Amino acid sequence: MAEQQDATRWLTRDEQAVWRAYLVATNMLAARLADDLEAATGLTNSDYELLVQLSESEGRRLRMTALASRSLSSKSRLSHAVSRFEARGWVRREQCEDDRRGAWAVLTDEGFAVLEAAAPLHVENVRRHLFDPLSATEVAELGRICRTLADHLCGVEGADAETALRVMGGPAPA
Amino acid sequence: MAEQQDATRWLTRDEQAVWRAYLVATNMLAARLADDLEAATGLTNSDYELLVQLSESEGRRLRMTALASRSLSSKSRLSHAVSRFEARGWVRREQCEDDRRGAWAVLTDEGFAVLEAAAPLHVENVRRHLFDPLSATEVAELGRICRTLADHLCGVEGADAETALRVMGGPAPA
DNA sequence: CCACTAAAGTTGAACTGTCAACTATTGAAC
DNA sequence: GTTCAATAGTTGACAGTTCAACTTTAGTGG
Repeated sequence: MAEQQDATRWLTRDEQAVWRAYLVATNMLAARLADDLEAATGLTNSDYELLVQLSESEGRRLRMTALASRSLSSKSRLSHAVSRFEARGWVRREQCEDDRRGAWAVLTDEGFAVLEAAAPLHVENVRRHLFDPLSATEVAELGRICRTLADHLCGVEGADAETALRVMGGPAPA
Repeated sequence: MAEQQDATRWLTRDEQAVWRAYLVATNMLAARLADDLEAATGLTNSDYELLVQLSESEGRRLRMTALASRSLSSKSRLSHAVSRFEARGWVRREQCEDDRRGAWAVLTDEGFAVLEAAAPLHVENVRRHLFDPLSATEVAELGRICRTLADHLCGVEGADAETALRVMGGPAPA
């Protein structure tokens, strides 16, 4: 007990360098993609993510809870976001027949068109800033590493494993 | 021009899988670290980052602009954040002598104590969720990949290269 | 059928970050 | 030395997120 304060497994010099590089790279990539997307289309990252999830779902619709978990979002956050989408005419809510507590978030044609217009640009940016700078080997390695990390995070106590697995095993791309 | 709409270099199936895994892993890791840190110490991720940058700087102080760029933050955001820190007694502002427009953000003893208490837990979590699940080879590979990506992002038109490089070459760990 | 717990979703308040406008000071041109 | 653009930093309004409280409906056990 007395040594507990020194039991911390501090990071080595190399580990610190990796951790810093990880933070810088992931933060800059996220910021860059978000800025470009927003500048070109007015969509935020999370807007885009929500529209993608809806567009890939059967009937371009999803229950609120399902959409929330697939987009790693809280119910509250989603509810507010869908309200904003409704105001812009991109999504409409529909009463769920089976479960009268439930609501569908339905992507409108207009919403789909917005996503369709944004997608090429966003994909191009992902390619340019993530895939182009890396060799095929590195891409494969990165994929393996990320899957390992995600699996580990899902398995850890406190994580919402069900949510995360649903995300991982989400619908196949169009 | 007519084919421009098809000139988009869409992602292959494998690339999509890597991209999804990347998003899930990075988002889950960030969320997990932020939640744990906040639950245990009441600090947000960006709170922690600011305190770390101050603690590692000479005299535990930094000019506002320098602190903003090292923490990948805007001046405005930083100004608000420092005001909140001041209210909690963790940081104080000091007038800069050389440049009377300028202000120092100075970490107080109380602020340093907060960071000192939080650091072991946070480092332990970084180790547990990032380093432990990976082999030494994978860690090295991840480091190389992140440095490549960060370098690339710094060199691209539109990026704030100066800011990012300063971050990369930031002060050596204590 | 009744009670009770859980789940689906919404809402409003508080908080954080962003944006544009603003003040004050510096450095440079002339 | 005056003018002017650039830099340092702050501020207030606004937008998105979180949190806790709430309503409504489902399921479950007696």
